[in-house]
Amino acid sequence: MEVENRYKKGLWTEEEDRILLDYVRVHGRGKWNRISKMTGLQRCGKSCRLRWLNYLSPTVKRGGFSEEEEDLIIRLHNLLGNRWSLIAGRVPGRTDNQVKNHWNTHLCKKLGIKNPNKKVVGTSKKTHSALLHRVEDSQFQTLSSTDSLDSKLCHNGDDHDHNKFMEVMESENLFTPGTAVSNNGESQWMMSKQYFAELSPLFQVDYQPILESPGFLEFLDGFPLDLTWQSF
DNA sequence: AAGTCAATCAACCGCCCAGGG
DNA sequence: TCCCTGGGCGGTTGATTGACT
Repeated sequence: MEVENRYKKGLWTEEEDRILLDYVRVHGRGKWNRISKMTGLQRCGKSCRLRWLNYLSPTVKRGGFSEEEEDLIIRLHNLLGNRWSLIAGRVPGRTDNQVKNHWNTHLCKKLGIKNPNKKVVGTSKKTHSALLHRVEDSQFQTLSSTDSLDSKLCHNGDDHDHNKFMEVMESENLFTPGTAVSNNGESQWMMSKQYFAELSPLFQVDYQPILESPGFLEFLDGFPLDLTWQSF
């Protein structure tokens, strides 16, 4: 209780900003919980971190969103759902908080989404794995159309994983026709892999490199705006 | 000018995870 | 193995601001 009352809440003052900036200049980022002890700033570590990341950091871009930024956010949101930090990672200078706020206040209205606060599939822990694989699919979409399905499956060059993957896919009958969701020739594959990902934790991937990989934005350009995660 | 309401967005909350002791 | 701490995330809140009456 005493700890809770020790820290100030609410908007930051210029003086508080100056203290935090000075601290980061001298000690660098991190160890946010030490700031109140070392500087006397009556703010908890979390508050300091957030203030730095969302406002004081020189990499943060202020001002309104451009049309290009909005377009990118919409496409990324279609693909990733409410994964704000990931989306923000692809929008230079913007924080997850900025992107989230802009989505909820402007873009939802623009797109005619009535309940912006409704949780979307892909946000929950349960579907996290599935989301990973949907992003991972993007890598395959950038391959030429002549590539065989087999070579796409063997994406990481690991035959063992590939064999396990094929085993599960076949045993779960995940190649069943009739699950296509768009005219895109690759959509059958996307669906299948999504189902697979729901069922198996076999293929844990770090998707940040995928988001940063060459060709990802090009893939995004070809991703239908109306094809959302929820529609699967 | 004063009051009301809605929009905006900075900040907080609660939860989770990873790493270290 | 357990606990603690730091850091990160998405959802939510609430103070501020501006439009409207």
